[in-house]
Amino acid sequence: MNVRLPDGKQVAVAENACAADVASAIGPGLARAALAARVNGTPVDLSAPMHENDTVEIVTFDSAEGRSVFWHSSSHILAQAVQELFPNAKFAIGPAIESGFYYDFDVPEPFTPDDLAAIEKRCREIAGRKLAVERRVTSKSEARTYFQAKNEVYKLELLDDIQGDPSLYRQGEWQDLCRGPHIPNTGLVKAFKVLSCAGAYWRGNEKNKMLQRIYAISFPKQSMLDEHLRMLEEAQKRDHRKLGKELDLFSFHAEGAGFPFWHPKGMALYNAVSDFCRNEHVRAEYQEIKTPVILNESLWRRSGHWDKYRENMYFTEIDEVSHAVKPMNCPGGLLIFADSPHSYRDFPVKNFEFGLVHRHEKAGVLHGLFRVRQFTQDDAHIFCLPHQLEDQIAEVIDFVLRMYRVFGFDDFAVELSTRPEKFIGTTEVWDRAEQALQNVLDKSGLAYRLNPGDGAFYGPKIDFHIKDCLKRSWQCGTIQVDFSMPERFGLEYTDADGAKKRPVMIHRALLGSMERFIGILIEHYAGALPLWLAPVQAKILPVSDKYMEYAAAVLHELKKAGIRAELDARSEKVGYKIRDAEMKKVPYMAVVGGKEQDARSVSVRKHTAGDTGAMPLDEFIATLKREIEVRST
RNA sequence: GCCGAUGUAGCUCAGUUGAUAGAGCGUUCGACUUGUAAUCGAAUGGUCGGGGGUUUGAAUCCCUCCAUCGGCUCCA
Repeated sequence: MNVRLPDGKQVAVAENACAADVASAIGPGLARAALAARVNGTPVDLSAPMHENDTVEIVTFDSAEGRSVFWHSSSHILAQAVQELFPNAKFAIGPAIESGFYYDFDVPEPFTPDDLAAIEKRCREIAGRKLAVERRVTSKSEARTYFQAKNEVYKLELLDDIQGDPSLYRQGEWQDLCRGPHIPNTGLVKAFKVLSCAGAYWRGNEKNKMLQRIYAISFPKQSMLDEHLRMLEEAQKRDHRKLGKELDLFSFHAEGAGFPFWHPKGMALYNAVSDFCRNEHVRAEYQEIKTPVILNESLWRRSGHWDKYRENMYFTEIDEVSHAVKPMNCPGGLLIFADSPHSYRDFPVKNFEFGLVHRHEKAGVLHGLFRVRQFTQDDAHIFCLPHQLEDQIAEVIDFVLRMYRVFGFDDFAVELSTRPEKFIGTTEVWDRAEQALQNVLDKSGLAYRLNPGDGAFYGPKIDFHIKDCLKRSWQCGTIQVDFSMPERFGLEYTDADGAKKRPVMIHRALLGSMERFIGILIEHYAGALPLWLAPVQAKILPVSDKYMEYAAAVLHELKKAGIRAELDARSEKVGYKIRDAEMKKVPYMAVVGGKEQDARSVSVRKHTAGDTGAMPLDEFIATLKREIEVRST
């Protein structure tokens, strides 16, 4: 019979051929690399039987799907290893993740580092046994009997949710409930590494029992594992917490967990970002406002925060009256809007605020600048007429993307989050708001993911996520549509017909949290920030003490030109000063000695690029100013 | 908040089975006057995260609190 390949070519195979035979028919290399197959779009095992005219795609480790199959199969090996070493362990779930896989176990005692080492060793042994992996479709009752006999309570629970006949995968003595597909043989896994172990709630619900989750990764070649571990090590060097310390940007102290302290160099970076951000808002016709950090509790009751957000808020007392430290800027912004009457001609009203907010985050979730308890949002509240809503949302989307591009980001994910369990307002109003966001997104052509139930308590939102150096995704920008707050605060305007009407409100932040965004910037550039953002833009390195006077003059000229410059006045060799400046990732170094003094020039060295030769001082300054001006990344 | 791990000098880290706490870098001083990724010498520096306990004796063993790290839950 004939089967079809993705490129349209036909391949002749035997009548009883399986997917593996198709791979062999294409070539021996592919046959060796084959892990699974996709037949007419459905993922299947290599042992799956073929039919006339099937479209067959052979899946290898080179594709995301192939890696997923490989890692999913590896998680079975991990589970088997744990069962062999800990016969009483109960098995929950073990999926592939973006890089690697995990398996959750219910064990009486958490695994120790020694346990993990033993498990890793046993995984390699099981792979080495080259066990065939076999799929068997069974009935629910038979599967239930099997798992009941083993007292696998989690598998029984999973079984209840499965539609149709469940499939089991067996390798040697061990078998697991699984949809598949899987690799044909455990021997394909040549390298195995247990990465970490952590507690994880069954089904992700903190009311459920906490299980032990083992994270691991595997590869078809040892060299690939070595490379992966090297990459991980490199990624850790970009960690903004490490770089923040090395570059003296910010610090954290036990005296205030989750409250960042900005050092002078960090503040220079912070201001470079916020100055730019402020200017862009002015250009986009926003007006800047500033609202108080502490406000009467009654305000927070009116806004709904007291009902829906209290557990994240800090409270304090002033003259025996309860006040709250603001976790969001909107109620303050609403008071400003409501402070004066509005005409329909005024809209849209776009009020921007660098809003300093405090949120009580659980102790275990704090994470450098990415998850703090105090942060500044580049927040704005746009009040508009109902018919302006979609245009305003579209304008904000353009604004966000424009900002991200300037900072050098083009890899981010967009999410549309809908009504959560805790919400204010009516479902009808929510549906309208969700529809507006979705319409604009669909028109924009941006790819986005639906995230049901993850909206803010007052409205649905579009979120923009950027990934950190270890591929963890962090939310930055957000656009939220809100019909409820205007209602609660009795906002109104006079329409053309003289009637009082209710405006619509958009809450939005572009960078999100200045702190988080700066953390992501640091990781994105591995600390070597583009010139316009660099805390120290140029460092002057005199060759000896004899040229200190000229060096000081150069410093003065640079500062006069608005360039953030420093002079290394230590009595050291120039190599030493260069090494130091290179490690601090200073973009430009200006070496000055006798030649430069005589010619009123500097010898320019660029970070990582090395010596680029002498240049008149004026030209050097002009070059830097130009580069800063265009914000080159 | 939950599970696990970690906490030694400003930084990075040693510290064997409990017995007076170490290195490199940094800092300070001195010498050198330096030409593109580390000049030499000396000095300085720690109630071993806090508190409590066991012990003749604790960085080391136990309890507890705090912070940090990896996750879970939650979120910008």
